[in-house]
This record gives sequence, structure tokens and C-alpha cells, in this order.
Amino acid sequence: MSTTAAETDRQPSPDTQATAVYRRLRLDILKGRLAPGIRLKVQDLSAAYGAGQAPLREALAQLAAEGLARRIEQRGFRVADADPTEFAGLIRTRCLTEALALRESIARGDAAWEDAVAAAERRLQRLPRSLEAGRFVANPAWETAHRAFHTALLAACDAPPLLAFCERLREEADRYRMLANAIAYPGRDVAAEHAAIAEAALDRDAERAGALLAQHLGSTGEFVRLALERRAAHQGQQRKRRHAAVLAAE
Amino acid sequence: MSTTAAETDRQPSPDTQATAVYRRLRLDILKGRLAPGIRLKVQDLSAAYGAGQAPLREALAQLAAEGLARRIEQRGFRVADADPTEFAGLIRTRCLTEALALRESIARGDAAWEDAVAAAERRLQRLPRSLEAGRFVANPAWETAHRAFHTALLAACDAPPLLAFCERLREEADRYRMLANAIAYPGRDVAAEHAAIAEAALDRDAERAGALLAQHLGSTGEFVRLALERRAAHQGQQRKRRHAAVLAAE
DNA sequence: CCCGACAAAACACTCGATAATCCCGTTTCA
DNA sequence: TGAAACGGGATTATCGAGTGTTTTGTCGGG
Repeated sequence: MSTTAAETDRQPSPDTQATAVYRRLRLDILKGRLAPGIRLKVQDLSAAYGAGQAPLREALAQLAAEGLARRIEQRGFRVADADPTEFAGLIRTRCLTEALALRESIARGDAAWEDAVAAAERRLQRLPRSLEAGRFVANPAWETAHRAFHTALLAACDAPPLLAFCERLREEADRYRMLANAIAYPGRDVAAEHAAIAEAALDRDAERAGALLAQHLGSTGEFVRLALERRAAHQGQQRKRRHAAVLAAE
Repeated sequence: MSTTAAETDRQPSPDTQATAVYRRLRLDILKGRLAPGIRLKVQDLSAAYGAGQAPLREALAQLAAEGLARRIEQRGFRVADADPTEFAGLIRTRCLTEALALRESIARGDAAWEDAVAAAERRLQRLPRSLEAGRFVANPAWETAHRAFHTALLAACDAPPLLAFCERLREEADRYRMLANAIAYPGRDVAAEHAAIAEAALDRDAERAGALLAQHLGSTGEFVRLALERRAAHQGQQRKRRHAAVLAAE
């Protein structure tokens, strides 16, 4: 080993509390463990995550900048809410942007890119969407492979900020999808859609691939939108019941 | 006045120190008053902006999330540096993304959008690019009108996150442009380019407008790139001189 | 029964100080 | 001569207490 201690240590400074709690919060929001719209009280979180308030505020400021949380001046932070209108804009943007990145990727991708796409597609096909047959139970391996497949498709577009943007949109959309999957189950053949996109991409048919990808994202979006509507109705009922209970208790 | 105090107060809670210092820092970075790459020491900034360290760290965390600053674990924050490679990716992404948004805008824009574009273009044409004839002195009014023109072009694309993304890219690119303008002067006829874009947009020629816009952004990018090179050479010389001075002083 | 003023509690935000870590010039050893 | 250990000084990261704002709950009047 010719690397000195100074060189190896450069990168992995022990994670600071602020970033550690940032990562955990981020995941808890994306996975839906922290429901949309709820208050993020600094003291509570501080107790829950075992970190001081200063690091927590730092993490929250970061999340707010990313759009995963909302800051309200003098009134603290809340989890970004799951608004159908915002979601529609999100999906529309994804369709446009990912299709654009895919077209560019097809125009510029080399043989290595083709191989990566084909490999990612094969890996994805092997995995079951849900861990159980009857109802939906998220399969972490599938989620990972799914992410990898979509990333591989766009990887050759040679515009890092565009890629980063697509990834952020995907995470945000995935948050909605998580919420939706808690109450509904996608009936369509997602695997076939992925296969069709991969085929078009490898055929270098940019227009067809872009259109298919946009359609794929749109379908998922529509599915989530319906689930979201049901959720809203559900919550409305719950709120009514709770209100009734309060009245009854008096 | 029929509005109660409760209603009017809701929005404008007096700016918290954290956000106030965030805005100031942000501007100082974008305007180039804080040079790329320099360290952002919490204590110094705390003294300079007259705020505590906690709000400052919050602001810095936010800026880091936006990409205007870099956080290095256990080693504080630095201003994002002006790297030619990153800049190239930025420009490429802008060309792709703004052209996309413009095409969408043209496809969806109504009469009000047309009017807004035409008006913004006229306002821009009236203003001089530089306050002095011989050398470049930034004209705030022109900068504002320029921003407004480009925003008006994309306004009808009906994809809020896409618009927000374009705006962020523009700000980042403008930071580079500020640095470049400090040492060079654009020789081409920027006004004519704007006019051509507006004309194509109002003609509803999406392809031509998109191409012209991409070309416009690319030219500006090329200009900045050259200036950046000169800047690098300049800094190299300065560093050499400083080094020589140190040696001479011994 | 509803509405608005009022007081108390909860909470966000801020500050100053302390602990942990890094940086850099110096010394020590092979 | 060069590389590794070492310390003083600077800087980051963190904590706990204090201040001001918002929210909640209560009470009297419409």
C-alpha cells in the first residue's frame, strides 16, 4: 500500500451528527414513515433521533431546500404535503425531462451503455414486484433494481445536472408511490413496459423510447393519483369520525 | 378594512435571522462578492453579518443543498468553485432543458403569453446592456429585464418544477457570467439574438425557437468559458508572483 | 351556543460557551 | 534527507440555557 494515512482519511471523516440525522430524516420522509404535512417539532425529533437541536435544524433547513420539507417562518418545519396538483406538475415534468434525457442518452450512448441497460433490464425482470402474491409488499431488491434500470437508461446523456434533477424528481415521485402502494395495487404489466422501453432504447429509436418512457411514467402517475384520491376520501372520513368521537366524549 | 389582524399577520412573520442571512449569503455568492472556492468560516461570517453561529450554519446547510456552497465533513463550508468542466455540463443542461421548456411553452401558450413575451422583449430592447460605452458596467435594469424575458418565454410550459429547475440553472450560470464580465466583454449582438428568439416563439415555430435559444445559451457559455480560461491563467500568474514574493522575503 | 379577549403553556429561534477535530510548523527518528 | 510523530492554535460541531413568538385552553359577554 503506497497510500499514506492522510490520503485514505481524506474522504471518510466520521459522519457529523447533522448529516447523519439528515439522512435518516430524509429516508423517513421518502419511505412515508413521516406522513405528509405533519409537524416536525425540533424537540421531539431531537429526542427521537438522539441528537441536539442545532444539528436537527441544520438537517431540516437542508430538507426544506430540497423540497422534502416546508419551513414556515417562526412556526417550524412540516413534511412536504402530498398535494394532487403538485403531483400532477411533478409527473408532467418527469415525462418531459426523462424523455429528453433518454433521447440524449440514446444519441450519445456507446456499447458499454447498451450493455449496462441490457444488464439492468435482465436483473429487473428476474425479481418479483411484490414479496407476496395476493397483496403488495414492497420488495427492496426490486426497488433497487428498478432505480438502477432507470438510471442506466439516462446515464449516457452527458449532462450531470440534468441527471441529478431526474433523480430528485424520481425520489419525490417515489414518495407518492409509497403512499399509494399502502392502499392500492398496480394492475398493469409493469415488467412488459420496462422491456419495451429497453428494446426501443437498444434499437436506438429515440422517439419511440422517449414516448414509451413518458407513457410509463404517466401510467404510474395516474395510478398514484387515483390512490391519492382514495386516500383523501379515507382521511376525510377519519377526520369526521374523530370529530364525532370528540363530541361524544363531552 | 375588513381583514382582521390575525389574517394579515399570517404570512409576513418577521424574517428569521436564519433566512435573512441565507438571502444575503446567497446574493453575495451569486454576485461574485464571495469568490469561488474560498472558505466560509462560521465565526467570520457571524461577525460580518451580525448573526449568531446557529442561524449561519442553517443558512450554509441550505446553500449547500442548492449547490451554491460545498460542505466538507468536519471541515466546514466553501463557496462552490467555478470549475470549467462543471460549467460545461451546466451549459449543456441549460440548452437541453430551456429548449424543451420553450417548445412546451409554445405548444401551450395562449394570447396572454404572447403578449407577455412581446412586452418583455420590447422592454429589454430599450435598455442598454452596459452602463458605460467603452467598458462593461453591469446595468441592473437590463439584468432584471433579461431575467424577465427568459422567464416569460418559458412561463406557459405548465410544469412548475421544470421552471424552477431552469431558474436555478440560470442563476448558477449567471454567477459564472458575473465572474466573466469582470474581465471580458461580449462582442456579439445579444439584442438581435433575443429578438430572433422572440420572433420565432411568436411565430409558434417551436423547433426554430428552441434551436435559437439553445444557440443563444451556448454562445454565452462559450464566451464565459473563454473568460474563465483567461481568469485561470491570471490567477496562476498571481499565485506565482505571490510565491516569488514569499521566497524573496526570506 | 358562539365569539373574542386573555393567560398559560408549548414551541421556535437565538446566543455564548464547551468539546471534538483539523491544520500547520516543528521536532524526532530512521 | 525524508517520513512519521507531535503540539499549539484555529475552526468546526455540539450542547444547554435564555428570549420571543405562536398555539392552546379558559373565561366572560354577545
